[in-house]
Amino acid sequence: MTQPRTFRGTRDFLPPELIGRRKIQEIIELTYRRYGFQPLETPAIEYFDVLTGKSDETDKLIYKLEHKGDALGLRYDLTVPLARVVAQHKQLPRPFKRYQIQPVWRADRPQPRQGRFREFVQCDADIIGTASLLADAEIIALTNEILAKLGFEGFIIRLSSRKLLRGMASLICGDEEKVFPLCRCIDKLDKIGWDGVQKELAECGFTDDVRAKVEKFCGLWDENLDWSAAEKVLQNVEIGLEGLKEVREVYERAIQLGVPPERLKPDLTLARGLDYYTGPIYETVLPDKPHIGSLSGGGRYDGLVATFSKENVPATGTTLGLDRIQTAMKELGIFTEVPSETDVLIAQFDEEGLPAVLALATKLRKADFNVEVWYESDRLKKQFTYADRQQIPFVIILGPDERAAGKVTVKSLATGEQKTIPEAELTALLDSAKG
RNA sequence: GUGGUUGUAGCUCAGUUGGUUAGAGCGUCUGACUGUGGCUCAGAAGGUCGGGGGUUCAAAUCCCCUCAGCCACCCCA
Repeated sequence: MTQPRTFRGTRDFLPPELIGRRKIQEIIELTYRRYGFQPLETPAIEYFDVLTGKSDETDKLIYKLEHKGDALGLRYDLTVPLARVVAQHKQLPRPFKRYQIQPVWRADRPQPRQGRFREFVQCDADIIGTASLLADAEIIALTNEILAKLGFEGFIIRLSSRKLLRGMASLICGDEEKVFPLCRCIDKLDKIGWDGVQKELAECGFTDDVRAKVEKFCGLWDENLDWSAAEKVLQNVEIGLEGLKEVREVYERAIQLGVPPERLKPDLTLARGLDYYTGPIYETVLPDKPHIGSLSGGGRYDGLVATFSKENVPATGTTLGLDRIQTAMKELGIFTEVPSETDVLIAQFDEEGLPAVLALATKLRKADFNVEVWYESDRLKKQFTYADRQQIPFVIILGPDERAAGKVTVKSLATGEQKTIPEAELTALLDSAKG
């Protein structure tokens, strides 16, 4: 006998959970389409060299496969495969706006409470082929719209720019490349406060002078950003000014696209993200649920396609973490489990009635109802109990009495109301309840 | 990758200083109730007490090893 079990960090989705999960996915997909994105799917398995080389950290987390001499791997995200697709299929339009909702795999340690798994679904929307910051703003507007539609209230979209962070590193340390260790420390501000950040900075070997400047510089971004003060500080650092300008433009365009200002926060302490980001970066967090990581994360990655092609193609986009979103919704009590999507159960009263029952089922299915037929002539109690447990709203009985009268009996399990009506009136009744 | 913690029925958990045949609630199934769900009552099925080894007359309980889950960090969706 084989032990039934699933691999660590992977899960089965039973119907009540999956139905609710799919409703989230539908809202995401619908919104992507509203903004003019087209669907794309790519293989789970890619050549290993396609997946690697984008970031040292992530390379370690790629599931490596080997088959008959081919070096392969499971995709780690959807952005790298997109870059590959764009480099490979030159006939794609520009701008190319694609969405992609598929699982990805990462070999890190799972933590369900944080919405973190080894197999999880990413919902990506990316815009390839324009350097316009309007594209970045659109991505932010779309993220806001989806999360609002899903019922989230306290989320914050943090906005920064890799260029700005580089400028800060240059200004403070005199070395642009210090941006990564510097940001990693600052990024923890929300969790550990300034005392903690100072300690981290010291551990990373930053001098007292640098540490004082960091705190002062980040202070400019407290609450309401003072753009002109920030500009003044950065006056001799070109890349920083450029970054500041792009953050400002993305911010203003996003507001024009309807993002509430309280939801969008320019934030220098945002440092996360893959190494391939080059311009504006953004992520969504729930300040009330700090243990759940970011719900979404994205940014501009103008250099990535060039790793597959001579062409240098500007690109920006985001990913929504379906599993993070679901985890957060569960914790906030706004995730609904649904045991069944069946609209109506047709009971089996007696075998003689089966021809009429089956004909009715076929008719209702053609009228777009989800219909189940009970398989045995069991006691009605059993059939009703099943419908009740599965939250099927209607049970239809077509017994000898109904057949003799040329009618059907339909009971609403929600209200308990029961009527015996001509079959012709049935679809109207079911429709009215379906809303 | 680092540190911590917990493993008893499908799920959530009791189980006394080691002591007969390991319990409950929920869920599943059956019946009370042969044309009607939710409530109630009665009953049934379901357990290598994570696995292996040790101590003991006796281990779910004590010791060792191991595996798995979970939590925090790291990193991220």
